[in-house]
Amino acid sequence: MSRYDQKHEFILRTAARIFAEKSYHSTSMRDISRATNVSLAGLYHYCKSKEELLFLIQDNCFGRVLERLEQRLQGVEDPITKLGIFIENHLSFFAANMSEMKVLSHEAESLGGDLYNHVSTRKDKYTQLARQILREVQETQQSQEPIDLTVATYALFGMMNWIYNWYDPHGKLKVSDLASNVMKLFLNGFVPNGMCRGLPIPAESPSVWSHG
Amino acid sequence: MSRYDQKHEFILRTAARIFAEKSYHSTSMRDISRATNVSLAGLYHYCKSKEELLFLIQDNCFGRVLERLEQRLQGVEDPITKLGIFIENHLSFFAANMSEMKVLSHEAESLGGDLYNHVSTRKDKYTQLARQILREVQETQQSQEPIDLTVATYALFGMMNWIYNWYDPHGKLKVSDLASNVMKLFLNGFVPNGMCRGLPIPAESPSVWSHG
DNA sequence: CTAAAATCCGAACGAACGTTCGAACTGAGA
DNA sequence: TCTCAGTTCGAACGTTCGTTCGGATTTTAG
Repeated sequence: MSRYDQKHEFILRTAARIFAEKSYHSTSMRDISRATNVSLAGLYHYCKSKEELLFLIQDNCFGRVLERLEQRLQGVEDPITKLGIFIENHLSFFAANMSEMKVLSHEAESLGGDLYNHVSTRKDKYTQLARQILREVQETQQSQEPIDLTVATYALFGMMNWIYNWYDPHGKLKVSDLASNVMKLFLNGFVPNGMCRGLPIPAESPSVWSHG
Repeated sequence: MSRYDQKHEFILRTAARIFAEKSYHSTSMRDISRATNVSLAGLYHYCKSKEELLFLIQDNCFGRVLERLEQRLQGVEDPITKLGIFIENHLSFFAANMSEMKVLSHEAESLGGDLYNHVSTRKDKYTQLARQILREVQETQQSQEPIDLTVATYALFGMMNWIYNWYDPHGKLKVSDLASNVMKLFLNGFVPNGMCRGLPIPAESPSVWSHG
């Protein structure tokens, strides 16, 4: 790998770290310059704009998750196994690349135009893949009141993508434990022995809540 | 309510809408001025800084969720019922105040200093309350391998707070359906009849993933 | 009507932003 | 040693940012 590519990667990694720390829009090119010890002008030898930095971080990151996932799913038929692989793949990559994945999750709307569309298309495919796996899982079961597939899909992503708000990869809870807990929780619920189906959801007048 | 307070509220609501649309840091006071038809200088008659706007949005919003929750939880003993109330309260408020709640969730780290600490303390209390309810739910059951309480708590918040990324309060899916689906999903899982407990979580070498 | 108080805003401030440019370095091949 | 492409950066550009200030306008109270 050339000297250029090495420095290019180093700048991307550093930028991802700072974007994750203080968000894209409040990070200045001067911040990145300071953290990399590359002069402000020098940065533009390695990228054509600040927005391209964000795009490259998101796109590289997504590409690696997807590539790895496809490898791991090859030849697997059982839907539950597929779901396990999907969850483990997502969470372990997230934990090992917290900054990049936080930037991918949290700065989803910070790109505009074609760059946004490019990442967004990839994200849609990823979402549809998850949804398809969940559909297959659901079809192997027969339930009288199945969970709405859209809710389930986004609830799963919510569970997984929220971890940048609390999870410490170097803490007590290992990634494998995190993944198995999320898998169990999603599949069988917090209280697996389904004793309590009558759910006490009170109806509520929206007028109490909304602004007007 | 005085003329001043009305306009003050109007500015807060408008600011929340724009913060939700294009994020706090890339919203300018000029954007808010344009959207409210209040001159740039005029805005500072109603707030002392842009940061105070963000704080007031977050703090008001949180205060209302908490106040309503405490009312609704009064006298309730059954842990499962408590959990149902908690989830419905959170989701219905979220759906009815999407902008404010998105700002509360997504701009959690955009405040600094005392303002951040103030909101953060409230958030911790809210989290601990959820955790306590989950602990009570868990204690009414006896499971050989209970779900980790921290994972469960943040997974629940992940499910619920992620909705600003996909849920349309005016779409087909009613809030009550959303809430009951989330409740069922969290309690009993995506596949309630617990047939598949042996989870195929493959171990993975971290070195494949991490940057170094 | 008058005066004081509340509300509003045009214009400008200094600071920070993303980006550019031309010149100065550096190291490898001839 | 000389050359030239690749790399680096100080300095500056034009723009936008949050905020302020003095005065104009409107509302309120006596």
